Amino acid sequence: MSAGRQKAFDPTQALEAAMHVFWQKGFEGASLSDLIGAMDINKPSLYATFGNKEELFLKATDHYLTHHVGPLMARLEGKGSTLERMRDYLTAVIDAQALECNGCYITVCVNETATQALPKKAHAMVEKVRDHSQTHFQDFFARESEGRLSEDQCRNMALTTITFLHGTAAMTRGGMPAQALKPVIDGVLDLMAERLGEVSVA
Amino acid sequence: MSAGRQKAFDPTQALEAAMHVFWQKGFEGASLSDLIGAMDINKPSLYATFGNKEELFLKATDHYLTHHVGPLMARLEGKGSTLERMRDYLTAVIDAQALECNGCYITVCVNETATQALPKKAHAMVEKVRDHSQTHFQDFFARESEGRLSEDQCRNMALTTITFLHGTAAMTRGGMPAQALKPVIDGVLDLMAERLGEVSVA
DNA sequence: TGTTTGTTGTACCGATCGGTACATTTGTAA
DNA sequence: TTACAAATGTACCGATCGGTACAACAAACA
Repeated sequence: MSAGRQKAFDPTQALEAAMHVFWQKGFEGASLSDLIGAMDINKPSLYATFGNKEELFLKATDHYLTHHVGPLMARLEGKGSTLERMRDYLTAVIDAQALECNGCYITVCVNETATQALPKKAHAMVEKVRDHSQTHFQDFFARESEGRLSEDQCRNMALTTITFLHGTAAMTRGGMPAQALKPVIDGVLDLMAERLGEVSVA
Repeated sequence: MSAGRQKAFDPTQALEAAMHVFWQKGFEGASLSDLIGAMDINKPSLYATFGNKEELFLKATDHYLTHHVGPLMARLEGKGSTLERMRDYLTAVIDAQALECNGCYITVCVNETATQALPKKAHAMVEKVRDHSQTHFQDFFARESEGRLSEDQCRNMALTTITFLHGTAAMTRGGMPAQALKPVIDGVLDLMAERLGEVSVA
């Protein structure tokens, strides 16, 4: 146990709270006042524990990847056919997007890169995460198709998946309930079924 | 001719410039400093001509609908099959989204509604525009299918179209070139072909 | 029990935010 | 030519932005 006064808050809980603020408002839109309010700590504690606003954002984004994206991605590796797992995954993602009408954390960040207002390290991290998800899905489709799909086809299916999820993120952020997007999920799954040569599970 | 000194700028050109700033940065992200810089006027001129920031946004959004959305939507009413016109429309929209990596103006605004930072009239206008586009596409598919599609099917095809375009908006805002999204367009058109019972024009 | 180490609250910093007062300049109409 | 109306540039307003100095405080070590 280190000497000195104890923290009066749990850093992981505070990080989770900060993540939700960035999720709703983006990096620029999230003021320190918003952040310390949601984290229920004061400014000096924030700076002592997390550095500055940018470093807090980097840590919050990492927290998001580990504790929110990770469990969702795991659904792609479960049991059932490729399409069944895709349906399970897409449904769960869109439920999460619609939960508080905040869409997708990464979509919010990607959209913000275009403003040129993100600090350097934050900008770089967002681009890295974005590129990683493209690679992840591309590898997924290559693995699932067991060589039946070309690299180009896998790239395009990954592109389609990501484009679709950015789209649902905007829809849910506009207040659309997850239930209303079910038919749209059916559509993209039909498309994947055709590409994968499987029978639709609709 | 009214008495007094002449304006040293063209209000329509200034509005076009303001629109581009909002397009890139959103309402909150666009500072008055950004706006007067791009419009090449000073603050008192801005306030005298357009009211305040919110009213400038309303006018810029209206300008966007009239001068940018309008001509694109007109492509849906041209010659050729439904699918040919859809391909022409989607391609043109995504080219516009990718032109300066700013995505779709409306997508930026819809995403911003979730921050709860938009002033009341701005928020209301964005929701109205969003709802209008849903109705517009739904009517389009009803008209094109000549009764072969149910109201539900038309609603779902409109939802799919809008979701897809919100998605491409995020992709282009992340820097993706329009060319790279062509295969994704092909996918959604395949889907529409199936729904419409037409042969794909791919 | 001191002493040390780290946390907390308060009060502040310069910069920027949206918005405006006011004096000056420029043009039209009488 | 004079009087008036409108647009411009400058300089400012209070509020908030991200960030910090500093003193009061609390817990672990000696």
